[in-house]
Amino acid sequence: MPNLTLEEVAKLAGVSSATVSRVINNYPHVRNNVRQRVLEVIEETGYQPNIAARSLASNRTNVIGLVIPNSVSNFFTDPYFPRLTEGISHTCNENDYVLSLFIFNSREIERKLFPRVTRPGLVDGIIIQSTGLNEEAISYVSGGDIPFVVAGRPINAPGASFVDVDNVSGANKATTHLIQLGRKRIATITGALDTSVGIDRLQGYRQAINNHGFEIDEALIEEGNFTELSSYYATKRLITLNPDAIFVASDTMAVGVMRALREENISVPKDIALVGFDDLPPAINAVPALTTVRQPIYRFGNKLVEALLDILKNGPKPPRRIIFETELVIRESCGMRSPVVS
Amino acid sequence: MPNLTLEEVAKLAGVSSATVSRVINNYPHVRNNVRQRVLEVIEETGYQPNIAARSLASNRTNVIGLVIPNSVSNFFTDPYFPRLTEGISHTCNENDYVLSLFIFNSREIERKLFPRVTRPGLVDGIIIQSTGLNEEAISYVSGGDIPFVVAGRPINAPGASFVDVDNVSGANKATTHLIQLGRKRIATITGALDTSVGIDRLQGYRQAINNHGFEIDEALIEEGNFTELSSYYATKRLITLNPDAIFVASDTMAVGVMRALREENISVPKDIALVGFDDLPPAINAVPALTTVRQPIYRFGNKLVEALLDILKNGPKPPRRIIFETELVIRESCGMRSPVVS
DNA sequence: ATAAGAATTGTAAGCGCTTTCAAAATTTCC
DNA sequence: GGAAATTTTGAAAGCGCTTACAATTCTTAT
Repeated sequence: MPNLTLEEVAKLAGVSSATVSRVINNYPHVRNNVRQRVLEVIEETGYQPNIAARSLASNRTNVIGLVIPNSVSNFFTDPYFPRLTEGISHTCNENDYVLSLFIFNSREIERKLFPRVTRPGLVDGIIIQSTGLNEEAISYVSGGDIPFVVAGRPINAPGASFVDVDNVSGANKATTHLIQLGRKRIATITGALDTSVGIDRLQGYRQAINNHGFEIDEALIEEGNFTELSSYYATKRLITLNPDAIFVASDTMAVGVMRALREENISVPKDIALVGFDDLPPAINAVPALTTVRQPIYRFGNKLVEALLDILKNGPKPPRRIIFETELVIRESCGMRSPVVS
Repeated sequence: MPNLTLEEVAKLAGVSSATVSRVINNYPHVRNNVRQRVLEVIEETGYQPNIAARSLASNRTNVIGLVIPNSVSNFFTDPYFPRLTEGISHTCNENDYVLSLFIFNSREIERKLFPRVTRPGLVDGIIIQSTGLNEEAISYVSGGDIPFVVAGRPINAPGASFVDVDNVSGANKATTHLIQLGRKRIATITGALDTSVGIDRLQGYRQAINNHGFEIDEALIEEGNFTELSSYYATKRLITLNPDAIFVASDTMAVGVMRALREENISVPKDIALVGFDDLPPAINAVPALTTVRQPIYRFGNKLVEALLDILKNGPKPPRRIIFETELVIRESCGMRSPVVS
């Protein structure tokens, strides 16, 4: 069966193509028996509307673009992103939108290809991952007239809509927990400090220590970059300072910490208590199981899409700012519960 | 600056819209100074062609769809897929194609949404992940007239083009290596046995053992499903049988094996030698580092796109069958080299 | 110079839909 | 029963591009 056109379906149903269009798009003002007749023809013929033609005529594509700037180097290595993508994709599906993926692996490719993302007739709106400091990628869209939402609070994009989690409070919870367990020399391994996530989680750490009347020992703050390797080396450096606890800014990095500690025969949580951030499989499957700060990644993805669709419908003003709360998940690595295994 | 149209650009450049179209699409037969003039106007005005209009007129969308059927349950948990996606996305970028992602999280959603993927004017071709046995998802496209390539050898789709790695030979290499190291009771934890990957890797294991004149002990074959948890439990069952080596059908599962063994205080590789499959970060970062079979996942992604573009250009016949070789990467977990750390 | 041939450009007909506007059919109300 | 109000339908004009095909301009060879 060849691809029919609206016209042909209309002819078969004995109506005009306008009516068929109305039926397909669920418009009111079509008599019931007419609607039925048209639906039957569509059913019989397996007619599928041409998406390009629809986009051209209606000036909507029903496509959402997910843009990952080149500076997001851990998109393919951190399990955070698959989970996020899952949430995004699912919500797109539910709302009959198609998700297009624009991943820029290098600055040159980004420079060259970004303008194409905003070509008319390609996507209705964009979800763009926040990157940090200058947010170069966001600058490509923030001037234009294509609606967008940022995943994570952008550092340098005042009027932008975004979805984020309360990283400060999350990190605060984690650190406070370690303090309450009586740990005295609490170190932290930060995320990349040119990102809002990295900055906020460090701030939460500082806040917790200050709030409890302790001094911050800057030597106990090691900068990581969200990769497993960065925290591995950071840990090797840290252990010379005899910390008795570490708050790590992501679960992925916590795995690196554990590896380093295991190599040095330092016991978790006996010698060093550990708290991570994210609550992803690496945390749950670690030995000992990782105490961590849970953020609702999947719902984060949902919300990104919902916020964007809201903007598509009701305009970009005022900017949407959605912030999720976090939750401390206590497992074994903080020493509150004893490990179930030797 | 509002979005111009071809017509307006043409007027500004003092030519017809056909000429502008030719310039944009790099057609020959445009005088050099005319081409220059048009390019200048485009540069000045920031004109971007409307993609929907182009698709409608040219009957090509320059979009490739990546379809993940609902039965691929580990898309969001196995680091294999991000790597694959990276290869696919990159090659799309290079060829000026846009990548759209269709992830079906449930059978109902798949049933409902799959027909939409094949709507005319949406994508030019499809990459679809092989799932196993009945390959229900593939059946949706194999009848139609939309070109597609399968990622992984499909079990029940005779004429289909696909890209795969030689899993049989890879598993054979892994197992043979264990045999050559003198291991006698070599167990295996398989992938899901309703997938070609799972089946092939098991077959490679059998082949290796047979080729060396040993008997296969069916009790030493445990079925997993590519998840970390499945291999964790499989290992718990296996250790009662005192194996001295395990070939695990994926690195992700190897992590589960290691966790189980650590809990039981069984030493790798002293007590049990371990070889995985994939060569992904979990393998490299494990303690001890995992010996594994490397497959070129990123290039696998490249090739999927290239094969599809080839089909788009030259037609689907004959079916493309591309099979990558694998490579054994020897690290510490097989006991050939001593671990670098205690 | 001039005709034939080649290269370049323009004209205009779609591509398959949505959507406005007006016409036709139906319902409502007195 | 008929005018008015309302609902339903159709005609037709685009949406912004590509692409035959025809028309024009430029080369080249005589």
